[in-house]
Amino acid sequence: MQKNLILYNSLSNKKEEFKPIKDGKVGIYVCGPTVYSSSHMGHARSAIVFDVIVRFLRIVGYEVTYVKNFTDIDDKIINKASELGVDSKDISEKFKQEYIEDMRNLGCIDPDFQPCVSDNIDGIIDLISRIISNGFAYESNGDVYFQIDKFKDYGKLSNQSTDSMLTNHRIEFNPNKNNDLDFALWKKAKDDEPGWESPWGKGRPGWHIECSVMSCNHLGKNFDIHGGGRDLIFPHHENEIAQSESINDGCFANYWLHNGLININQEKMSKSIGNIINIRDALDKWNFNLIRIFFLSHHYRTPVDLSEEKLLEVEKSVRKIVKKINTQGNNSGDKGFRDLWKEAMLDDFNTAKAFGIFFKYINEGLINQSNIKEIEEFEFVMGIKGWREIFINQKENINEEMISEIVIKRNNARKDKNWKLADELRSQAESLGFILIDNKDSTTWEPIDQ
RNA sequence: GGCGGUGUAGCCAAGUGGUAAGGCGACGGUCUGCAAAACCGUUAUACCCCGGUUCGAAUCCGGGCACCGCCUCCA
Repeated sequence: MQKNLILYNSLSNKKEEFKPIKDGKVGIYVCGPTVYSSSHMGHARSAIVFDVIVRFLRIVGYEVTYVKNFTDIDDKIINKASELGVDSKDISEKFKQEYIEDMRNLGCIDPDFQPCVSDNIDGIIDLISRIISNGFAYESNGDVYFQIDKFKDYGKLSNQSTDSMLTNHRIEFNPNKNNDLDFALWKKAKDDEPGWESPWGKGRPGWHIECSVMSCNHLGKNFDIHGGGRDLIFPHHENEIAQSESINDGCFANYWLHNGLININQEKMSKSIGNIINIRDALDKWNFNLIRIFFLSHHYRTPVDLSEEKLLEVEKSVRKIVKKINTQGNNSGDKGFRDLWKEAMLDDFNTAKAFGIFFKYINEGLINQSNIKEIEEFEFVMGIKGWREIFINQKENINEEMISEIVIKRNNARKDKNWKLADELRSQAESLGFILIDNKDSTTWEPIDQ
């Protein structure tokens, strides 16, 4: 069946056939977090999406190098540190470790490389120097700016013309800049700020430059896929392109993939609204498999509305499907499943369609324990693990003696056809948090779903 | 204002030229003393609106409308 991989390239705004630079190999760079606070569900979605993309690329035979950076030097980190009166390194280190843990708890495979800005200062200084000597940047009062009017392709990713950008009133006037749209490659450090010595004095890298350096370090100056959230298209990715291509003869990443953002109860998730959901809080409440299935039931490019209700829906449908897989017999397996879901994935990583196919095949009894290998392959790509056992072993913390007492009493009442008492005992059980199930010749019980 | 995206059943969501996947919910039935679960069945002549192309369009083209995002830090 092996069809070609098609993906939507933000650079052309079209679906394109994927052609790797080197046969059988894929280099992918995904923008990681700025580590100044706990990571949230937006990070989770992006991480899960690219995790599945990498897993899928591997399973169809590509040798993938997956790089995700940490931006551990940034104004927000510095501000947070000074607010708390601690070293900015303490902040970045703490949240970096948290992020790594969160990602693992979400079932994401570690990227092959997770470089930090602070380990790449020399490379950054070197790159900036080369951009300056190529005539695309200038030093001004200890800052270094990229001169966007020197780069004729500026705006090609976000489809913005520089003229229209200049009419934007939100750009702040900065006397050090030649042009309001120029952006910082290097920022002069104030006395109390962390900084590194450079040809332009003590300072720190601007945002954007680190990704140009670190992607090139691990993947080369021209690599296959660059990913990140939609919100990074401008200015971050636009500026990365400008920096990198200004010294690399117009070559950088070939395909740009952007995942959609999330809303919470129909509202944008943002600090000002105060509706940010941290990954840790979500994981306290929901099994990571449910979170993954929720996100993967949507196409990665569309915005997603996250709510308690939606997660509950996922839980219900998963509960049913799990029961089916675990109880259904050994029907003859249907080999169509593997080809169908992979075909869906080959078309711009359509996980939503793949899950639709998965549910359908299970519901129709076409895959079950006898096709466990096929199920496991699907599970591996989607990164869902142990989800078939989520709903087992929930019987702890329940007083079994009390329950069997109620069951015995009720069964006696039923024998006497005392339905009123039997019903009372049933509601008594329910108020204690479990439900009685009358089978042919026995009564069992289960905890009531929360 | 510029750029991009989205608009498919009560809700969520696939579907980019061949006659509407899947999930949740709802309804009817089987089973049950009653339930629960399970199973069977029903649930969009129809894809924001108006034109056009085509034998044929949710899918392509033109024109509207609505919502959202980005354009300042953001996954």
